[in-house]
Amino acid sequence: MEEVTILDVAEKAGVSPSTVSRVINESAPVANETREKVNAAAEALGYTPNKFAHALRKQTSNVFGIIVPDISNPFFSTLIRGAEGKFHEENRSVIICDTKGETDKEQINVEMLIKERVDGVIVTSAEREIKGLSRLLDSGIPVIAVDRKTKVDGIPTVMADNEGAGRSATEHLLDRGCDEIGFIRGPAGVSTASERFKGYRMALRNRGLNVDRAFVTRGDFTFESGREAMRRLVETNGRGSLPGGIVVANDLMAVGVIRGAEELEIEVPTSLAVVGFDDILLSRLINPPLTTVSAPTYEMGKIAAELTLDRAEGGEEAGEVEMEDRVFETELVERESSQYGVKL
Amino acid sequence: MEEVTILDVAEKAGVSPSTVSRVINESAPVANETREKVNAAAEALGYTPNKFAHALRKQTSNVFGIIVPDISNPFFSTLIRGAEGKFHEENRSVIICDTKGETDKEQINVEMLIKERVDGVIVTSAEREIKGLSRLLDSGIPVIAVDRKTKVDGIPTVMADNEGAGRSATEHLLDRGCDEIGFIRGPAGVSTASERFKGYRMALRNRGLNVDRAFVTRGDFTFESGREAMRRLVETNGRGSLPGGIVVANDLMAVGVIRGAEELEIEVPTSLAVVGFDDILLSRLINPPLTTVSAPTYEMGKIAAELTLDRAEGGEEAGEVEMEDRVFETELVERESSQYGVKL
DNA sequence: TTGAAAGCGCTACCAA
DNA sequence: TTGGTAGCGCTTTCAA
Repeated sequence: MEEVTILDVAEKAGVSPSTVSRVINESAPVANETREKVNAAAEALGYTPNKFAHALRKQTSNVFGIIVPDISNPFFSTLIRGAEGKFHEENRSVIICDTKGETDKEQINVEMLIKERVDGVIVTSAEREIKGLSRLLDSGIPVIAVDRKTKVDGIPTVMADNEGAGRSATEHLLDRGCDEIGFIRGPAGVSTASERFKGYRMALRNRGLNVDRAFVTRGDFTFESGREAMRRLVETNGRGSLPGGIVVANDLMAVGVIRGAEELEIEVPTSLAVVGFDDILLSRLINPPLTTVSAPTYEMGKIAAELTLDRAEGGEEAGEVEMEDRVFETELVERESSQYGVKL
Repeated sequence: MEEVTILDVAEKAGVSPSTVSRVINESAPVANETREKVNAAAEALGYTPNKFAHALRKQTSNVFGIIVPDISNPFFSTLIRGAEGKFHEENRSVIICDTKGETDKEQINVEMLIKERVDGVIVTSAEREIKGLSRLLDSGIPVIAVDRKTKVDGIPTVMADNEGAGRSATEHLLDRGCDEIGFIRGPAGVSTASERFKGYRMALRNRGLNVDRAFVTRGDFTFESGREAMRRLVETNGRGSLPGGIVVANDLMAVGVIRGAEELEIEVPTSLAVVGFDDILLSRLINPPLTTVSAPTYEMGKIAAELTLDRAEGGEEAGEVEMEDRVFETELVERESSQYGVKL
C-alpha cells in the first residue's frame, strides 16, 4: 500500500506541496485555475490526507470523547445520538466510552482519551467526582458534564430541571388523589436522582405534608433494584399501610416497581400509582403504560456537543471564560400507571 | 501548553531519544538501570507519548471502528460492549458509528473511518451490500461483518445460526399445538431476517405443512411495524381465521405484535402464541413475557473484535488468508407468550 | 499568488 | 546495549 502524499499531488499538478495544502484546507487564497488543477490531480490519484501528519502539525485531533455509564441504557444512547449527530455535522469523529458504571473503567477510559488526544470530552459520570475529570482538565482537554453536577470547578453542565421534574411528578400524584406518596431514590451521589428527590420533598412540603421515611428507599437505577425496592416497602410497612403512590427516580426502576407490585398482587394503578422519569421506550410498552417525566435528551446531547466544540475552538483561553450551565425544562407524560383508584 | 517530548525525557535521563523510545515501546532490550532512569524521568515530567507522531511513523492508528444501524437497539449495544471490551483489553480505542439505518449515513461513516485511518472495522450493515465495504477494503482496512451476510468477498462473518433459530421457534409453536403459524418478516435484504424465515419454512415443510402466504407479512424491525403487521394480518384474514401462532423476526416487532393483538382484543397467548428473536431486556418485562430465541450477542461481539485484531496484525498478507466464518448456536428461551391455549 | 524549507514528535536504521 | 540521524506527511513562515 504505497500512500499517495501531498507531494504526489503537487508533482502531478505541477505545483508545490504548499499550494496543494492551501487548496485542500482552503487555508489561503489560490488562483482558480491552480485550484482546479490541484483538485483534479488529487481526485485522479485518490488522495486522502494523512490524518496523523496533519494532527502532528496542528496539535489537534478533531476527535471528541463521550463517556457514559451505560450505552445500552436508552437515555444515554439517545444522548449520544444527539451529540454524535452534531459532531459529525461538524466533521469531527467521536469515541464513545462505556464505563459500565465502574469507577476504574472510567479512569481507564479517561486515560485512553488523553492518549488519543481528543479535543474535548462530554462526561456523564456515575460518580459525583471523578479523578479523571481533573486529569482531563490538567491535560488541557475541555470537559462538559451532562445530566450530572460535578464537584470540579470550571466544568459547564447541561442538565434537565430535575428538581422541577420531581416536583411535578409528585404534584401529579397528589392531584390524582394520593395522600401518601413514597419515593424510590437513585444511587447515592448521583445528582440527577437526589434533585428529583428534593423536588418530591418540596412538593409535599408545599401541600403541608411530611415525608414519611418508611416510604422512602433506594435503588441503583436498574430494573431489578426497583423490584426489590417494592418488596422492601411491603416488608417494612406491611401490605395494609402502603402509600397510594410512588415516585421512582427513573423509568427502569419504575418498571421494576410495577412488576414487583404485580407479583405481590398489588394492583397498579388501582391501589398503587407509579410515576417515573426519562420516558424510555419501554415505558410506553409495558402494562400499564408508565406515567413519566421526560427531558429533551437528544437536544441535550446536541447542546453538550456544541458547548464542547466552542470550548475546543476557544483554545487556551477558553478555559478561563465562565460558561453558564444550561438547564432544560421537563415535561410530564401522563399514562395509565398514575390513574390512582381507577380499575383498568 | 508546552508538550513534553521524548527529547525532554532523554535529556533528563541523560540518554538518547532512541533509548527512551525503546523503553517506552519495549521494542528492544535495554539495560535495567537505564530503563529505570528513563521511566523515572518520564514519570517526573508527566510524559505522554504523542500519538500522532507515533502513528505517522508506524502507519497505524490503533483505533478500530464499529458500524451499527442503531446504537439504542439493545442487541447492538450488547454486541458493541462485547467488542469494545476486547479492544480495550488490547489497548485499542474504538470509534462507534450509528448509521440510523440510513445508507448515506453509512457511507459518511465509512469515509470518516478511512479518514481516521482505523486499523479495522466491524460492520453490521443495514443493507446486504454497502459500497462502503469495498471502499474500506480498497483502503487496505480489514473488515469483519457481524450478524449479516455480505455480498462482498473476503469479508469474514460472525453470525448466529439464524436458520436453526427460525426452525426451533417454529417447532416450538408446533409442539405447543399451533397447527397454523404465521411469520412477520424483517426488512428485505437483511440476511438475519431472511434466514429466520427460511428456518420457519423448513420447520413447516418437515412436518408436511405448507406456508400460507396470507399469514406472512413484513415489518422493519421496529415496534411500530410489528403492531401494524398484526393489524394487517387481521384485515387480510379476518379475525376468525388467524393462525394460532406467529413467529416474528425480532423481539421489538414481536412486542408490537403482542400490543397490536391486545388492542384488537385477541388474547395472547390464549388464542395467539407469539415467539420472537434476540431476547432483549424488554422481552422479559412485558406482559405476557415473550418467548424468544437468544444468541450469545456479547460473545459474538468479542469474537468479532478478535478476528478484526488478527486481521489487522496480519498486515498486508492477511487479506489473502481465507478466514472461515463463525456461526454461533442459539437457544430457545421459553416464556408465557407461546403458551398457546393457556389462559393466564 | 506561489515556492522553498524548517520542523511537529517519533521510530528505526546504521554504526559504535 | 546505546547514540546519531533521516524522514514519516503535513503546515506554515518567509521570501519572491
